[in-house]
Amino acid sequence: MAGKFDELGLSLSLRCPDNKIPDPPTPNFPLNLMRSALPFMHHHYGNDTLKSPADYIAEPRSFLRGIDVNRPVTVIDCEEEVMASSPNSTLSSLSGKRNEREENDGERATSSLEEEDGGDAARKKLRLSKEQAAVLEETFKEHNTLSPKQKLALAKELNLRPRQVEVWFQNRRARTKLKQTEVDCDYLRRRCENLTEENRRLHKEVNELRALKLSPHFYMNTNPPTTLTMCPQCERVAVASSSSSATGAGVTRQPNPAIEISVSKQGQNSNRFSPGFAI
DNA sequence: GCCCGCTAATCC
DNA sequence: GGATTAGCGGGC
Repeated sequence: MAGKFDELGLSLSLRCPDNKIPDPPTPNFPLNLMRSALPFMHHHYGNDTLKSPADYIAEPRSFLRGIDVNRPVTVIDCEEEVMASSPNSTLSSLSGKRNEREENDGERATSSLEEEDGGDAARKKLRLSKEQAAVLEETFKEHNTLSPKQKLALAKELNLRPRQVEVWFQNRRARTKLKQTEVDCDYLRRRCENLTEENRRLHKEVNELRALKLSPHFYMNTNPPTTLTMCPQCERVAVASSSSSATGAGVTRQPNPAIEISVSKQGQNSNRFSPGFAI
């Protein structure tokens, strides 16, 4: 009995004073999640190790580390090309939006339907080849933004319009951001669940402690046993100190809960004192 | 001029 | 139905 009391009291003293809430059941979970997102975060926010644009211009193959883009790259001046076929210059309606799939379509790894019918081929949505996508992805891993010169060099290397490279990077950043948002959302949701559970547990503990406080047992440890003495013959309690007694005189009085415990131990009495018993 | 958010169109 | 490509408009 007293052991249980002490255990509860210990629990109270450990948890409540510093208002500490235990860690969620899976404390490493957020870190793991964030680690998984770190590459994105790094590319998005971190200090990248950008080479100078001149490096890419002088050495465009540096984009293609370890990736075989063994395609018959036609030497096209991408800048001139894109100026001549700028989508913004030709699009004015939704229906005509896809009619500008032009010149270098044959170079892309799109469906073979593209080459079959000239009229509908322009309406087919372009898909970058695996090689192109891989190179773009590799470049994105290095830095998620491109300088104009880098964009031109990459476009030339991949035989794409600079606008396509630009759009690809924009969309890639959007995907990264979306993924990061999902990770953050998932983490916050789990965190909320953990905190809710912890809150529920703490409320339960508080209620248990309140109920315990209402019990006479609560006063056992709070009342020094040396302040009261009891006659072993008459079982009358004498107040040794100058404690204020509502019953007056201090000759005999209602027993203190501390005494009650000892009596109960003898099996002679049971708990029968009101909770509001004054200390 | 570039980027972002939103959106449509298209592919798979 | 999700993923991808790209246009459009607004913000900086």
